[in-house]
Formats: sequence, C-alpha cells, structure tokens
Amino acid sequence: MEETLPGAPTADRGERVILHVDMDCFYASCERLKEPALAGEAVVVGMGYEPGDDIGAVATASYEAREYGVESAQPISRALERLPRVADADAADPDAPDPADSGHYRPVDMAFYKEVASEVKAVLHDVADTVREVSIDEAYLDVTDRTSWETAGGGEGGRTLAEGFARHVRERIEREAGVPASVGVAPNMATAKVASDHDKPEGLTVVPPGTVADFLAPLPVSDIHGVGPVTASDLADMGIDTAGDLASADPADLQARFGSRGREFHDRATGRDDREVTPTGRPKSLSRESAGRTADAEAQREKVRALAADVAERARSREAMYRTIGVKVVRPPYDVNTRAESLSGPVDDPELVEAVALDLLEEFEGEAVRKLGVRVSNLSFAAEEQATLVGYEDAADDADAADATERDGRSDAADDDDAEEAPVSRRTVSGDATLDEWADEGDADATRERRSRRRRGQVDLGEFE
DNA sequence: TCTGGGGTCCTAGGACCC
DNA sequence: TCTGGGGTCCTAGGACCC
Repeated sequence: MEETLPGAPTADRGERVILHVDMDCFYASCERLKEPALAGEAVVVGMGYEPGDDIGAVATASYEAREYGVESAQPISRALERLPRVADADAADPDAPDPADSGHYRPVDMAFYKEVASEVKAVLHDVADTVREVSIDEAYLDVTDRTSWETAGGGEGGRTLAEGFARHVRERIEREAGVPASVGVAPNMATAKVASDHDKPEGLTVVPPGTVADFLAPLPVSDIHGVGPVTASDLADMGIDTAGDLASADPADLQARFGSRGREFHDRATGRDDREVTPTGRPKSLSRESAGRTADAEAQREKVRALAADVAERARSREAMYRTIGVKVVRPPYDVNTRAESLSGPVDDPELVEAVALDLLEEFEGEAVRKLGVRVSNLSFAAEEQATLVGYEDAADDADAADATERDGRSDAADDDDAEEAPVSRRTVSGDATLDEWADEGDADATRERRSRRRRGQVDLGEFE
C-alpha cells in the first residue's frame, strides 16, 4: 500500500533495510564462553605479551574492565596496572576495589574465536542473502527482501517489522553461538554502523527512513565511520563538532580541505549512503609483523626471514599468488618506513619473498628498529587464474604476442573494477621483452639476480630483448 | 596514549607511454 | 628541437578501522 496518513512516516517501499551486526567485546565474550566463571568479571584479552615484558597490547577488554580505564590498543602492562589486581595493592585506601574483583588476563586464542565466529556467520547467512563480513566480529546484512519498514499491525508510531527482525537475529546469535551482539538497523550501511555502536553492549538501535538526519545530528563527528582523531581535530578547527554541524557545512569547503573524503563525510553526516552491501571479497594483501627492539643486524635478518616464511606460507594456504613483496621497518620513536618491490608477474615463491625482503631491509642496516614486518600484495588467486595462465603460456610459446595482448586487453576490460586482476598485467604483456622474463619466472635464482642487478642500476638491456 | 597486529583506502610524485 | 595532455603503473606515506 502506497498511501500514507498525514504525519505518518513517508512511504518506505524504496528504502533498504540494512543491519550492522557488531559483536560485543568479542574476544572477551569468547573467553567467557570457554570459561563461564569469567561472566561479569573484568576480562582483558591481549597479544604479544609475556609476563615481565613490556611489549603487547590489549586486543579486547570486557565492559567491566573498561570501567577501570582499560582500553583497546593500550599496552598490556598499563591495563594490568589499572585492573584491581594491582590497584588494590594500596590497602590503606578505603576506596580501593575489593580484591575479589580482580581482573583476568587471557592471551588471544584466535583458533577458538574463529570457531565461534563461524557459528555467528552461519546465523547471519541464514537470515540474509547478502552478508558482508568486515572483520571477525562485524558484518553488514541487506535484509530488504526478508522484512520491511512497515509498522507491525500497520498502526502509527508502532514498531517496525525491521525491528522485530533485528531482535530475532540478535537473539539467534546469542542462542546459537553463545555470545552477545549489538545490532543497528537503518536504510543504509553508514547509518546502520553508527546505530550498532549507539547502545552497546547487547544494543538494538533502529533508525527508520526519515529519521536518519535527526538521529545523527547530535552525535560527535568522531562517531562517523572514517573520522578519526586527525580528521576530528581538523573539523574542530573549522568549528565542526557534531554530525549536524558537518551536515550543514558547505560541501565545497569540506572538499577543499579533505579532498574526496570531504564529500563523503558530508554525505555520511547527512545520512546519505548509496553503497550496496556486497559480499566480502578476496584480501588485497597479506602481512606479518612483530615488535621487538634490536639494533643487531643479524637478529633483524633472522626476524625478517621468519616473517617472510610465515607470510609466504599463509599466502600459499590461501592459494594466493603475489606480485609485490615489501617490508615495514619501524624505527624509534615511531618512524614507519615501507619499501616494496614489484615483480613482472605473480609468483608463489617463499624463497623469493625472503630474498626480496632481506634485500629491502639492507637499506636500514645498522639502525635501531622497534618493529619489523613483511607483506605481500598485488594478489591474484590460483583458481581464477588457471584459464588465463594457460592461455598466456601458450601465447608465449607460440611467440604470438599480438594475440596475447588482444586477449588480455579484453579480459582486463571485463573485470576492470574487480578485486581479482588478471595474473599478468597489461604492462607485462604489452612488451615482448617482459614476456621472456616472465617465461622463465620459475627460475627463482635467475629472477632474483635480475631483480638485484636492476636495483643496482646495472640493467642489462639484452635481457629485455 | 609513547603505540600490537592485520588490514583497507587515498594521495602524490615520478617514470613511462602515446 | 621543444613541446602538450591524458593515462597507467609504481612506490611511499598517512589516516583509519577492528
């Protein structure tokens, strides 16, 4: 029925129903599932921390722990200081917490969290056709064809069917996976995201069409997804503190200051967001990093070798080939440097990852570092590559480069906007020279040597012809 | 707040091509 | 010989998110 009563919400037929499901302090909740005695207790889950060590940060803190000032990303040592276990050391202080309320530290147990997450996802995929998993504990669902913005019973001001649906989803997650979630419901992703955060934990916030702008207006700009500390402070300089301020700001001014993000911020604050909920795509990069201070070159190389092996192994287990290999070197106090090198075509070659990473590390030889990382990117995925790869090798054998270019050009155009790229770039195919280089890519030593010489500027033109 | 680990997206300059 | 404009790829850094 299209008719609406005067004063009733406008016809919502065209409006989507988007859910954002956000698990509450997910790791801590999982620990409670494993160890029910932790219910109601201050729980801190951290990684990279060894007792007595200074490294390591909070991954998740239960809401009880947050009461004591424990925050995500905080150094573990400080989090532990803030929890009553240590705070109650001052027996003379009558306000000191009851020692019985001591906090609990647990190390990250990803394997278990993934099990729980897969049970959550099973529910999500059961209640929605389109699910975009953003992270292990967060997802967007488009449930437009499963429910609607109509009010239950058709009356005015009643609850929407969407609200009942979302409540059902939240309860099913809790029942079937055993962990709490908060859910936001809105006509678009950006607003649903803000809504799920609005009433944590175990929240359910519904923002029907027509109420979006009013819902957002009083919120601080930092509540908007994509507005971090730097942007918030820049906005404050412009006198913009709330989403309402942002919505009434001149989009041209915002664009002048923030570029393309400026328009986006304005749209988000106004409640406009046309993005479709699309299923989770393939990863675009894989990396490993590890903190640890050392100026010893051999120790650094050893760490990079280990990280390289890890990354290569993960890439292989996910059937990803990579065309770019890089390192990250963080120097004290916190100077982040990245170096990367692209190959002529995608490879799955752990030795090459190590060799390139070590090579890139050389630039920092002898410098103190506090963190090292290895990354592979420019990924392509084996299953989808086979056809193209075979076609390509044939072309190389036949020396029929024109045909290869033609074919590659077409397939490239077809999936230009796709996350998955053709295994061989346009650049590679367009020159016969690199064709030859690609043809013997299998020879890791030769490739490495060539790459090495190229960087030193000793390019032997002959090898390209 | 002196900062762990794993990601995404955007920007900007230079190389290179037509 | 000097030159324009459009486009892509590569690298590095930065902001942000969970």
